[in-house]
Amino acid sequence: MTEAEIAKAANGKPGKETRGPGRRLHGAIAHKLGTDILSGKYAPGDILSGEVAFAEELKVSRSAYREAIQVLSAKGLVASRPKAGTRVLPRERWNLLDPDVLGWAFAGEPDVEFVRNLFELRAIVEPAAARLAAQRRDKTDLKIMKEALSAMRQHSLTTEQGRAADRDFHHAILHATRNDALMVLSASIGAAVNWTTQFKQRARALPRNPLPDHVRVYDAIAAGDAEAAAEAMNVLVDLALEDTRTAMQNLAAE
Amino acid sequence: MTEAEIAKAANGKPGKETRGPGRRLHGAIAHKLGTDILSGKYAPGDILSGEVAFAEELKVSRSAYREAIQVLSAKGLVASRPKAGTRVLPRERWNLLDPDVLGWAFAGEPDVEFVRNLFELRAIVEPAAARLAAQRRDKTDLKIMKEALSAMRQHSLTTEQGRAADRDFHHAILHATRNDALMVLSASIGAAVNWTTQFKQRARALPRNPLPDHVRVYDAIAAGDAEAAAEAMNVLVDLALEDTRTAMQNLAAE
DNA sequence: ACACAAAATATGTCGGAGTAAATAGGAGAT
DNA sequence: ATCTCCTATTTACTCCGACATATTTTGTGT
Repeated sequence: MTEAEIAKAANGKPGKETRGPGRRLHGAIAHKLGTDILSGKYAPGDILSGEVAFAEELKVSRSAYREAIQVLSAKGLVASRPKAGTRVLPRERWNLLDPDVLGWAFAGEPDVEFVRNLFELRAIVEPAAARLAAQRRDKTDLKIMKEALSAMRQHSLTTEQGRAADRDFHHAILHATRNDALMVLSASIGAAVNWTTQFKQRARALPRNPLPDHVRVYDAIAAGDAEAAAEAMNVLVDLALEDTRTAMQNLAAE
Repeated sequence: MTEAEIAKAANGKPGKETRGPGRRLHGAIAHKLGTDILSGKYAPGDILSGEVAFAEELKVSRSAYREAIQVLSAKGLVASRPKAGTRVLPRERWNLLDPDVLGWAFAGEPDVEFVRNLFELRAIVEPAAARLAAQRRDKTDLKIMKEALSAMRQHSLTTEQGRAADRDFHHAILHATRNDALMVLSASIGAAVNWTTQFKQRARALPRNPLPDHVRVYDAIAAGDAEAAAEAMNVLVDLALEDTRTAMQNLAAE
């Protein structure tokens, strides 16, 4: 996001975007700084220019700039101390699973290694979640999953609607675990899945039809077969990982 | 935290606490509001008093109050809109794995159900992490684990030093996975473990000596035996969960 | 070379004024 | 009486300028 766009966000920008961190001015600043940090423009240990200087550079008031810094600080990206300035924290302090931070990470060209890590997390969490979901799901959960599946049948994963249905399906599984701590991982996993499908598309490595795998997971959960659900999800995640790996190689070969 | 304490944070409070959200004024406000929200004093859907009114009530400026709200907003606890006010978001929007949010959750009497959920997440993540750690650890990782184990041998889990050593051990395992996404879960799991040991102590259900279980995990990781490491960690987590369950029952029986 | 004190500087806090946005309420038309 | 549109109010959002506070740096003295 350029400085001009930030200044524009201050005025009434009739852009079509309905939500996101770009609506309010301090949110736009946080978005810009967040993406700059995640993209490596500001590296850990770097010290940002002083409040007055940076705020003036961005053509915003010091108040708005400070509120943006508070947001970044709340997500562990930066820390400020009097006289010492505001410095970018080491990467291990970043709340990488924060939805906004993930969004900033995927705003630019995401680090391939980080995507691999997210997939590894997914491969750990989702089969276990499917196991719990098979034990705890109720009719409403199954209904939502069924609707998501039929939506996936209608729209391809190349469309935003299709990807949304995919996210809905996985979210429904996590919801069925009745575990808040697991559910918050939905955003992380959803982001990884969403980006990956777009990625594979760009790499012209159209993925195999993932629907049958999803149906197998659904059937096991609906039947209440915990082990079968975990195993089916395992297969699904492994295949997705494999597809992503080959897509990455294709893209690297260009 | 009372209003007086917030006002005190504005002046030079020579308190011994070296870090934490209580040092700066807006951090103290965020801490107060955060704990109040996590404790249920403000329920999801509730609308906070207006900026001017609430800031005056807390005897702080609107700037400081607003910066605190930005922090809470960044963690998904609240959302503000002109005319509508600032309202507490539904619980599923909260970033429950955020270190600060976890701290606020454990500041009061934590929800038993939430603790159970954190343990469930731990039971999923840690064995898998131990498996990866056994494959990827290097000498430095093993050295840190060994030091943490000897520290656990010296200090009991009833001391803060002992609990710190326990946290260090588990953190070292997650670090050895070389997976950023897994590492950020360290804070969550560490918080749960830390609180649980204190909890069991309060319930006068002194836990069995956890050291042998930890040693078994270490041996398997040092040997590079992935499956044995996962299995040993499985045992460790299961035993901890069992201890916690009985401790909770003891406390509920009072 | 070291210890302590003073100055410099950046963040932190404050109070007030004005702007923009969303809801509530009323005027008008159907 | 119901609905639509407009107006008005309320609230958060932004900006500004000033002062306070904390930390680093510099300087001074021993």
